[in-house]
Amino acid sequence: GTTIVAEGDPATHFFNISSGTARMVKLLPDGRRQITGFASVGHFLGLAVSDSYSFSAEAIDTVHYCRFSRARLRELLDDYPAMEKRLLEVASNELVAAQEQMLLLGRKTARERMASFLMAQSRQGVPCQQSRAKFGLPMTRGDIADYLGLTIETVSRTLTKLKTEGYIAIPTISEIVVRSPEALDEMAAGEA
Amino acid sequence: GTTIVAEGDPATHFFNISSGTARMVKLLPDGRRQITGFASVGHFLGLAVSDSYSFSAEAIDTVHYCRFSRARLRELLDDYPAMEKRLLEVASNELVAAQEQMLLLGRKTARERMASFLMAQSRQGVPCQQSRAKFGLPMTRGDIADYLGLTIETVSRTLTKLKTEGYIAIPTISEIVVRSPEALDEMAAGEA
DNA sequence: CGATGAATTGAAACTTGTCAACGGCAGTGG
DNA sequence: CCACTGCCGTTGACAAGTTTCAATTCATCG
Repeated sequence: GTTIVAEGDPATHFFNISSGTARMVKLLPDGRRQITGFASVGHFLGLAVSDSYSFSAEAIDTVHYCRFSRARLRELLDDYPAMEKRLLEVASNELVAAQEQMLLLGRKTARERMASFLMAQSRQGVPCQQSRAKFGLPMTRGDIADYLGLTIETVSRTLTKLKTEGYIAIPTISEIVVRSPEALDEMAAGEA
Repeated sequence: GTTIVAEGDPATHFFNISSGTARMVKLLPDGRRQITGFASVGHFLGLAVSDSYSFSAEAIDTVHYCRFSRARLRELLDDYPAMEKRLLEVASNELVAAQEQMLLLGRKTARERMASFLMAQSRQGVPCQQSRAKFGLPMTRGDIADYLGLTIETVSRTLTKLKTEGYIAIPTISEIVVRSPEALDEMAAGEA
């Protein structure tokens, strides 16, 4: 739950997560919260070009990371041009993900958002296998809600509904078993 | 209204807008539409690393652009390392904008979304002056709605309300005059 | 085993969406 | 030159999905 970087702070450093998961958070003055993404192993944080961070990053479990100063990053980029290529690649991929998330937030129903989220999580960190049915959710319902632009209650109700309909099972509060990945994929795409 | 690139098409080219404005569009199978951004002079299109475009780009007025093949882009990047730096900068800025838009789509009310949009537009292309009160909207109400995650009707109603409350004036259908920029900025930030 | 925070569930309220009608403007063709 | 046609925008009434508020249950941890 500790803060790694805070929105508005001078952007002095640059991070690479080596273990655990962090949430990237943007806040409105009255406390409304939007989580723009979750960063786990390998993720880069603090790409912002401007003087200050445009979002906060907070640990949701035990997080280990590498920290570089911006000056050091500049050196690295000058010495290893491939690094720059890699960063551009990373940024482009994040941009694609961000656009996908805009579609979700702007146009999908609560049900479709949950299905999208669950299927994305189920594929998370499973590069070779098709997709393992069971997986853990490191974040709370509140985090999921703020990521999907919903309330805790709607997240809870939607999960319950998907469970009673047989699409998923919820063995423990932080574990999900996907029973019909195909159906959920269709649901996520807005075809059902 | 012509399509510059189509979502899903093989990403063979890379674009730089030289005049006019295009909308970047993502679609759901049933026709629901999300506009992830508007690209005008100087904007780069087609940064995607993957094989195919992740969104469509469509002209909303007369658009001129430069087109490079991906191979040519690679050559350019190899010959001019500064180009890579510049692209990374551009991508980072777009990422920040995308996160801001996620906050808007996930957590702001219709009124706050309209205020955010209007103030962003009013600052668009006015680098030196504080911010000119009057500006044109090149896009239709439908485009605004799909950009803000609302319906045409809600956009129309919200604009009318802001007008009757004296925050803005609407001399013609595609022109806006901001009467209280400070109030609208607060509204956009969610402080009112 | 009690305490605290998280998650679930229910009922009511509200913002926004849906459906429908109307008005305005532009381009077309008689 | 003017009616016709079609698209875009506005406005109204109603419906609906999601939020809000409140109460209860569950899990974790000292």
